[in-house]
Amino acid sequence: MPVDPQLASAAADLLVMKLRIRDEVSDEEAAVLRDSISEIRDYGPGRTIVRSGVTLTESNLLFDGLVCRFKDMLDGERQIMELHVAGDFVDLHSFVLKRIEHNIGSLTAARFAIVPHEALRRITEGWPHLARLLWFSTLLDSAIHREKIITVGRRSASARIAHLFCELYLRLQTVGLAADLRYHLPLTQADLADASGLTSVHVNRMLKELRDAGLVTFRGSEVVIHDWEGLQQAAEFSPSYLYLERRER
Amino acid sequence: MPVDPQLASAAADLLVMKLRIRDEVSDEEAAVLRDSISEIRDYGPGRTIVRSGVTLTESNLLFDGLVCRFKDMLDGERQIMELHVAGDFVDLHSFVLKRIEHNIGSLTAARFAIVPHEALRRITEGWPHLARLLWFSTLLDSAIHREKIITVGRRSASARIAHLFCELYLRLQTVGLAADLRYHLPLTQADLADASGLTSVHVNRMLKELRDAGLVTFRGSEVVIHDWEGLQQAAEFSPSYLYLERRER
DNA sequence: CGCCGGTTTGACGCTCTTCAACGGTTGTGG
DNA sequence: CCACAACCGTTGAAGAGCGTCAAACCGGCG
Repeated sequence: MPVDPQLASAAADLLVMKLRIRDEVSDEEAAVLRDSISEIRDYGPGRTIVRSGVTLTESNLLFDGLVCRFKDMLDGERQIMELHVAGDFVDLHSFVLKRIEHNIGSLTAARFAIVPHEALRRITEGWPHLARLLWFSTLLDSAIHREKIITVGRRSASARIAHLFCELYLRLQTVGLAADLRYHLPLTQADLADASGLTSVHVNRMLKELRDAGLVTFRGSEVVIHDWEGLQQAAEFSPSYLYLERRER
Repeated sequence: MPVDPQLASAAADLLVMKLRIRDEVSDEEAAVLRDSISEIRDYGPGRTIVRSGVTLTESNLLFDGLVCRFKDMLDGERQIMELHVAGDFVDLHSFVLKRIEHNIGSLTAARFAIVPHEALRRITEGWPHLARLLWFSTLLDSAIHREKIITVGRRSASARIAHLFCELYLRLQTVGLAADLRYHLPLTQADLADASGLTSVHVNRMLKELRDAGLVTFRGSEVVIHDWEGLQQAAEFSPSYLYLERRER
């Protein structure tokens, strides 16, 4: 296939970067991942990448842009289940599930590396350790889902937003997109509302509250954390569910 | 190891029963699963089976009783992320994650088949298709998590409870524990509240509402669905996220 | 300049929570 | 065999948190 080798490497490297925080990845395994990429695909902002219910034969590895999983309710309300950043294999689980039951959409312009399921199948057959790392990647999403259940089930409005800012800071840090307690986050307050199970009006008020409390500011697509300890406390945030530690897997 | 072969078979059969709804499982693969069981373990009600943060070297396959994943907040509130029924491999993901970031507790007396991670590792190395089925099993939990995010994020109180009743009916049906629109569910209203992100007082009121609407009754640990279509509509429930279809995986 | 998407603010209302009391059932010990 | 505690379910009244509706504001861009 005619894939730009530079781009394929860049995409694979991001995933490997994310995985190497959690376990060793040999250069050979990294090469297998890179060689599994069949195509690079670009999308504009606000596009639907994967549609609910459709049978899939390839998976999308995000390597630039901001993407989300979401579902729309009958009354028009939207719930974003998870935000995805560079290095996330956004629909890897479709390899085993064959279809996904929600939509995946771009919030900004986004670029993906495409990995055919056939290539993933070969990994499960010849590269058991690499296969376990891919499994890990889907289970990390699962752990993030569980934390989101806690968030929408039991956290207050301000804590929901604070929690999201904490989580994204660490996740962006692992792929080199956040540092010094600040990062770029091109979301509207309506997007934040969809991601936290609130309304945009209430998100606006809570952002003011967090700002006035000297914890964090979110303005012009820029998150600046002023009090990391305080923000984590306000969110009842603990990073353990992100599994930021190296172990044999 | 001295495992009662009858019990080991019964436990493995339940998991295989659940998997065979989604894909073919050869008798050989079923035997591999059965032989992976090293022990049978019993717990009384209200016991903690797996504690948050502890490194694990084996996983628990539930084959009798009702179990849940939960986390307690600082103010004492509890959120149940998922209820587990017979045939569920409740902490299979710890095989790859090495520890889990929430607790697993028994709601009733419960019986587990223990599978050492070492045996699971051998499956990933020698039985790729079976490994993918185990992967599937963890991703099914993940899909159930996503639906729970929708539930607590965007559904009304009565819809949350209605949704739980719908989901459990189908999940119990797949392992032969529900039929004719009724099933046994030994939960208190406080448990239901923890599972739906509400208070027990409000759960009580919503149960009355669902009962008065002629949709479902829950009394004496017994769920009786009077209007399956109506209940699904009230819950905005669609079974697609349970992947109740056979495909090559 | 005037539109347009996003943000901000106020007034009001509804859903769910909180607090509290009461009733039914089960189990236990005197 | 009854008294009593413990637990669960039920109901009422009051209140908080977040949603709804609506208007104004702001900056960017055609």
